[in-house]
Amino acid sequence: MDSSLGNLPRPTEAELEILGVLWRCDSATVRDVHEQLGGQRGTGYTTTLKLMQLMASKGLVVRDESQRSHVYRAVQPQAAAQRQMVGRLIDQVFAGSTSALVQQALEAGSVDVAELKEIRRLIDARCGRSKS
Amino acid sequence: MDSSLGNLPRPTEAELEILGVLWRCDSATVRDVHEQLGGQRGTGYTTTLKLMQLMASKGLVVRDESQRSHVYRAVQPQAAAQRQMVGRLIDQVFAGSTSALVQQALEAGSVDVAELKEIRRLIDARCGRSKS
DNA sequence: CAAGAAATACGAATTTATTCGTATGACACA
DNA sequence: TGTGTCATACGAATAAATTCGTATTTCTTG
Repeated sequence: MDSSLGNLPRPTEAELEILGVLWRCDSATVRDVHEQLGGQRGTGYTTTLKLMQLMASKGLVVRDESQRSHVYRAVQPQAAAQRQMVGRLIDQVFAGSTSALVQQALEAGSVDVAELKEIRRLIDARCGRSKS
Repeated sequence: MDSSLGNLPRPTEAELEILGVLWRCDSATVRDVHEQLGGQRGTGYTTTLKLMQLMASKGLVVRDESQRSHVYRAVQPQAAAQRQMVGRLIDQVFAGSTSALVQQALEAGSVDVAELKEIRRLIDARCGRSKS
């Protein structure tokens, strides 16, 4: 049990799917998570269980064991985890350039106009909007 | 040898460091790569060699074997690989929301004003700048 | 040509991630 | 209370990523 309060390890791909459910639901049992992952994941119940047990031992989640079905919760808030992961990508893949990231993000998928406006709003909120 | 032209596998972390060098240098020998990685990676020469050989068998790189020191080159251009990876992050971690990605990217590290302006320029180039 | 330097090939150990089967304990209720 | 259901615990198999050592080949140059 690595319960040092320090830095959490980077979630793996499978762990990320589980965290996705926990973030949406705030807290959930293994059964809840497994069912919400549904067919998305072609794996058995005990696989989800084992994964969540490992996540607990890594410190990615905590669980309340007072009930027969343990209730799990993500330790790191979604935004913090997202921030960490996108920061990692910026460093490792974009050599520290946030604008390069944004550029490729815009080209990666189809971004609709509402999204673009929202992004612009975020920029303006940082920039102080008057200057060209 | 998986030389099907189809989709390339996602580069691992160690592979990404090597690709970083290959993208900067266009092409390079194992020795070149190993030295440019320098102390950043505390590993031996044959580790870098093996990694690059595996990358070749996966199709991530090609090599010219006409010289004694083989010359390697990334198959996928940097921008394409970046696009793929940021797209993946948007799907897996940001539930498809590009603006959520940008928001966390802005908060992840310190982004200087020049970067912000560059990002705004990218948005405007997509948006058609007049509308609020 | 012989010896050393340098490059590739490749087997193998280690670690991590993922998966599942089985054992065992809890609970409900007919 | 006996039985079926559902939960956790946990050992173990498999696959992938990373690392290195050693063997073999190739080049250089004295």
